Amino acid sequence: MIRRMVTPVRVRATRQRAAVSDLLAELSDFRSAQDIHHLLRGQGDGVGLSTVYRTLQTLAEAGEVDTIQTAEGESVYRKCSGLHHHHLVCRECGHTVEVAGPAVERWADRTAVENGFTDVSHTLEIFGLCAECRGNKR
Amino acid sequence: MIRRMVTPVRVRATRQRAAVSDLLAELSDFRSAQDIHHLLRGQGDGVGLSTVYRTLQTLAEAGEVDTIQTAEGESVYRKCSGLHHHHLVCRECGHTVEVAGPAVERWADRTAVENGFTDVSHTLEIFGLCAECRGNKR
DNA sequence: CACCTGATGACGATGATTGTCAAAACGAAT
DNA sequence: ATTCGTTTTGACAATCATCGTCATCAGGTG
Repeated sequence: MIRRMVTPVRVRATRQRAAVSDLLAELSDFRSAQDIHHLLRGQGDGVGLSTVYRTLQTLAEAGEVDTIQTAEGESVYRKCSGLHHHHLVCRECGHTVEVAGPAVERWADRTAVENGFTDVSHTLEIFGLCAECRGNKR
Repeated sequence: MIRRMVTPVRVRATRQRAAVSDLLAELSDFRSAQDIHHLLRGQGDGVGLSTVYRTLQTLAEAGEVDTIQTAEGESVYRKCSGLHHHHLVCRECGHTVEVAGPAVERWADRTAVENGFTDVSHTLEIFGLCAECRGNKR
């Protein structure tokens, strides 16, 4: 028996993945998986919660989205530029600004190496109150 | 009727708090609340899990211990120096080194201010493989 | 069109963390 | 040492985000 030629499909394009990806493209702030699930449901594009989690995880692994954890330990996601960068996040409204700090990267790597560490990575996020939110509190 | 003079007690000294605090003093790595609970139980100082959580939370708020979250979202605690510093943590064994980066602090604050943010704070942790763990993998 | 396989989603399971509340322990004053 | 108001404790239930399961669905390719 002759076996069919197998061309493994890497990632399949589905309505659900497109919906999640499109929604992320419109948002500029970090959102939780549950947020995204509700937003999608709200706009009629029903997507299962499991699927939202899986999709976000896949996108994060592929480097398509960045993920950080809130102070409460909830994971939040955001579509970002592919370059290495960090985030300046408003504690109040979630407004996010990408920031780059080449000097910091170098410092982190150097510090790790000096202490005998290899395979170095780091997390750096800055939190604060954005100008708008401060205004609203006046 | 004359009311007793009330001298509000701030924090009460208990066997449980001492046990958690003493254990943390002996450890040099970040440990989860559940870890600590098991360790205490193992050495005979039974302390309820709820109490361990509450105590760690209290200590963290008081600045007595530092807390960070693992990649899996679990909170881990460690007794640290009071000074502001960051951590270089081994992904494999949890071995931790305190590191200070005054330049990084300044950079973070400056960046935030330049973007109109106030009440700035930041998180910065470096992860890697320590020399010993790398040796074991050879 | 048919088939293979990855993808979906409803639902149950997990696991860390928090809430509840009666009972126990502190500590200040007696 | 005893009393008494308050704080703590701890067993247990309740939450809540996230993951696992698995029968069913649907891209994509031949």
